[in-house]
Amino acid sequence: MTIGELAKRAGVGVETVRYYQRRGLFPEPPRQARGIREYSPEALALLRFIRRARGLGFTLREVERLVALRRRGKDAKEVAAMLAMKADDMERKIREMQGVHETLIDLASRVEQTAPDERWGLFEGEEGLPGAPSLPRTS
Amino acid sequence: MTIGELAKRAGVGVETVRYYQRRGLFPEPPRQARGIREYSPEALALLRFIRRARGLGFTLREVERLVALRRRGKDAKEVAAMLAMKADDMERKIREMQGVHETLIDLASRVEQTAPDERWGLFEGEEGLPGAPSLPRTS
DNA sequence: GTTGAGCCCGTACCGCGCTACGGAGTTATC
DNA sequence: GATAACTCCGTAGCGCGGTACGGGCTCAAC
Repeated sequence: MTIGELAKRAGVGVETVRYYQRRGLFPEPPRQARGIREYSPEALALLRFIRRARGLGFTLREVERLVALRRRGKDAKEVAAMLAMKADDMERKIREMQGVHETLIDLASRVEQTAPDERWGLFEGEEGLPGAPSLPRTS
Repeated sequence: MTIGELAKRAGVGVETVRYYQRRGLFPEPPRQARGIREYSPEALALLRFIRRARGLGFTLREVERLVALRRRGKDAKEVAAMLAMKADDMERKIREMQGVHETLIDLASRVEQTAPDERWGLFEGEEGLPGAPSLPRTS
């Protein structure tokens, strides 16, 4: 399999594969003639695994860890722990967002029923602030 | 008020204020002697408003819009609409994350009860994938 | 008189995960 | 034999929201 085929089958871009390789996340495969990378079906499985882990919210740094665990079998406990930790993270974030969500709904309903003079006074809580913990990435 | 005082009172760094100014999000105030910026209490209120909006999940680009609406009073409808849209965004993201959360919990419980050979086969769903919509920012 | 704090400015850098660019080589198609 | 499609490589750029750096000025305290 060439890099193009691999990428297409895994649903990523060629550049992404090369990027993962540079990061050391994904091993450099053997080369065919003319230096062309030759990928095995196992490489495809690994790449899909990586994308799956990304989809579950793991950062590339964490994925590296998972890949290492995967490579040397065993260690179900560590994997389970990583999954559980990520689940906890996600739960925290979900709760935070639920709080902000409520505030948004509340403000939206009140902003139209408030006199223009006082309108901006509504924005005086402190939901989500200060900076660090609850301004993680707006995206 | 100097920039240092302003920043401290709003709970941000001096560099952040300068940054907002450069972005045009926050107006350049008049200067005192020696080119020192002189901020009014209104400037402080505006800065707090900006941080509040950030805390509610608005991007700086969106905050610019809100600031413009705030400046020329009126337009409660538009503000309400922005709040409602942001609430919807957040609801979507919350739901996505709840799905991923469930999957994580599920995997965590199963990974330890699966034989090493089949363990990695558990990671073959497609939660969160493909790439674009549900790999937004891992952070 | 020198230390320190605070201000000024422009520019560079961070983390994250890609994505794109430019130039060069090879192979298959017309 | 030229056009397109693929590969190779290294390096640069994007979007987001800041954060830091280095050099220079002024002012008050000691």
